[in-house]
Amino acid sequence: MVRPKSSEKRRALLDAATAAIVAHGLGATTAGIAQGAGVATGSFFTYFSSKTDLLNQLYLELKAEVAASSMDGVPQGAPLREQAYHVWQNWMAFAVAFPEKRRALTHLVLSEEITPETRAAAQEMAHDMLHFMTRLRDHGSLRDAPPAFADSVINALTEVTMDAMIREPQHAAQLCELGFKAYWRAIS
Amino acid sequence: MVRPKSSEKRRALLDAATAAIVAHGLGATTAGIAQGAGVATGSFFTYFSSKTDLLNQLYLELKAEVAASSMDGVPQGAPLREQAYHVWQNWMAFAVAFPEKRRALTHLVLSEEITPETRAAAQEMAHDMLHFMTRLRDHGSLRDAPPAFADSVINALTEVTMDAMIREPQHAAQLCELGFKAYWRAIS
Amino acid sequence: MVRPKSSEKRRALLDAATAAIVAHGLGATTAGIAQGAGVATGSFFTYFSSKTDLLNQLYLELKAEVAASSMDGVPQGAPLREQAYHVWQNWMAFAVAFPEKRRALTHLVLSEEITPETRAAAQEMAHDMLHFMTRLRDHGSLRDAPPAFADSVINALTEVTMDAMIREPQHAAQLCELGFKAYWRAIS
Amino acid sequence: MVRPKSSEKRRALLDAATAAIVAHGLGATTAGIAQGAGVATGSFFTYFSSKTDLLNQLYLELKAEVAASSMDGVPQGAPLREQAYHVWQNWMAFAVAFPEKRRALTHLVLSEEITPETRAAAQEMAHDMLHFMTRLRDHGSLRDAPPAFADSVINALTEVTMDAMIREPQHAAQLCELGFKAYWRAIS
DNA sequence: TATGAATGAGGTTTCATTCAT
DNA sequence: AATGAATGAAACCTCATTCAT
Repeated sequence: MVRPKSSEKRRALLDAATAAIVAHGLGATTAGIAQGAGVATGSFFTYFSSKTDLLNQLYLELKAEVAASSMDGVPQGAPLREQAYHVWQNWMAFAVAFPEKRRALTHLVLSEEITPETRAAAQEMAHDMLHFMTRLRDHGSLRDAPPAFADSVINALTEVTMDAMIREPQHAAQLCELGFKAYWRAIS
Repeated sequence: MVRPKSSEKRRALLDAATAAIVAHGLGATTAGIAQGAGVATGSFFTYFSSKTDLLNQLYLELKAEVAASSMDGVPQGAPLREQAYHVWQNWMAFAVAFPEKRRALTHLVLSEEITPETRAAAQEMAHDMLHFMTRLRDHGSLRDAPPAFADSVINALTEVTMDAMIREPQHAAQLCELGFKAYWRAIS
Repeated sequence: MVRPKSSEKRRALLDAATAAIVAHGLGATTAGIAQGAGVATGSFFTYFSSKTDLLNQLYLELKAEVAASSMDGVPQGAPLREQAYHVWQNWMAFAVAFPEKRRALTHLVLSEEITPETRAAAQEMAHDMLHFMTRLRDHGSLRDAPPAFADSVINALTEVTMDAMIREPQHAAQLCELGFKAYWRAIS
Repeated sequence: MVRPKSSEKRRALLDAATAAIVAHGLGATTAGIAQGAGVATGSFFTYFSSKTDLLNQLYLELKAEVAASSMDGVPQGAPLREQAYHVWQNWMAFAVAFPEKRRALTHLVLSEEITPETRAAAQEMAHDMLHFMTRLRDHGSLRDAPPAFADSVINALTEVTMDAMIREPQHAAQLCELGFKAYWRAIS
């Protein structure tokens, strides 16, 4: 009948929001985001009911994207270390390919505007990854640590390596390697 | 030297800002901070030239505080691992004693309002700690990694352990121990 | 004549506008009215050139409806009081049957959006009723009052009685009677 | 110490709001009202927490003012009709002196923004007037009518006469007289 | 110096109206 | 003709900063 709500514009808005958050933090303005997406200020609100809504949806999307890409092509039968290395490389590839998405997520994670419901939904979407993490944890010396602790150790080393790879792209390969080794030692 | 001996109100404002940032992120209002400090809104600006100024000074203060407390009473002659464990415990003690300060710092680190100059000055104030870190790094398998990478690995594991200890105070002692071991393995 | 035979949608929009004005005052939105009428937002503007236009047309319609129904079946030859009572009952019946229309009119009458032209046209449509009013007025003690004053005295008592009947339907008959008596005394 | 919240400005805002409502209905803008009062847009909100708040306070004020002025100097011992005429004249004097206040009230009364609490408070403030009304009602043929009906009959005739007096100031005295007579007949 | 009212730019959101389909 | 997404001008309200007292 008429122009349907173009998912292209939704995408553009989400992408523009990512860029705006990287540039201006969570203070990024709805007008700025709309402009970045090439739409009118009012159109922001035909795709998202409020700025908070956009923030929550973006958070969810980014989390889902990270989770999905991380489990891509993991060799199921292989030794655990090899599987872990594969996941690690997936993470690093994502980080290098979409540095902005990671930066934006860093802000979103800290925001009081992200609801507990959204956070829970994000957990849910990362189901496979979390399952893999559990196996990893149960295999090493963090076996007896509180699960959340082991998870965040893993996560922290990942983040740190990603940051370093983005900061010094010329050493990316070496950092990927070094990072994984430190990571494997830490959780072994 | 540097700061004029800060009046009581300056202190109150800095403390109130810490609390406000934890509660509302960097969107905390100057009026709210002033109220939290028990002073008039206008007085904020007799102690800080702008909100950005307050943010920068707070960042500097918190960084300095962390650095100073971390090197407190380190047994200079002892084996490196023992010294490292001492530093580790200092960190954990600080984190447990002042969880708000850490939370506030997390926000400040991400802010575009913190100038490069401020960040450089913070580095400067952490001189001793950085020197110790260098020794630590050069001793293990991160010897050949870019210095910034090693530092952030160390930092990340520290942060993660602090978080866990604050989240689950009943396991604080165990987590402190487990965290240090993972950390030591990672950088060895 | 005048209006082209109004389509079903025009009717629906007018009715939905009546309901929306009762619910939200003149701030009722065009989109809301369209939704209430079961048509698309854009369709509003194929039937009315603007919101102001709709408001004016609705005003005219409601005024006309009141006027028409009031003169329905008046016994021409009967004594004046009897005729007046008949009119009075017509009014009351209308008010009880369509309370929303009266409420909406209350808002419209006050609106700056209703043009003098529209108001004049409404007068015109109420020709018969006004004529009857004139006879009534000239018969009693308001004979020498400015015509507009007498009219509004009559109108005010009518309105007030309608309101009361709607507010307390269980006393409708008594109120209709009492109201008419007060009214007749006032203009006698 | 400092500039106290000047009640002069509050007054100016309330008065400007009255004028703005007469001119533009309840759609009058906060910026417009502020400008009319000669203050900055932001200052509106140091005196009223929201537009709705202003509307409610204005409603209350105007109602109180009407009520107070109406009972001014009523000859307590005199015959009821004489007392009633005195009240009547007070009303008319108020209406002629402050036509804008009446017009604004007409809008406010219809607004969905005026809370039941505010309406109740207004009733409370009009205590003396309501008591007098009760006596009046109990004296005539509306004795057995629902109280709200009698009140609104009285109110309606008052309003109508006020309107006429404002519309045709040259006949003010005659209209005041005629109106009272119609009124007295209606409630007798 | 301390106070808090005053200021007005700017942020989020609404909504009458237009226009692509 | 019908649809509803697109538009952008306001509207309401917030807040860093200034300034009268």
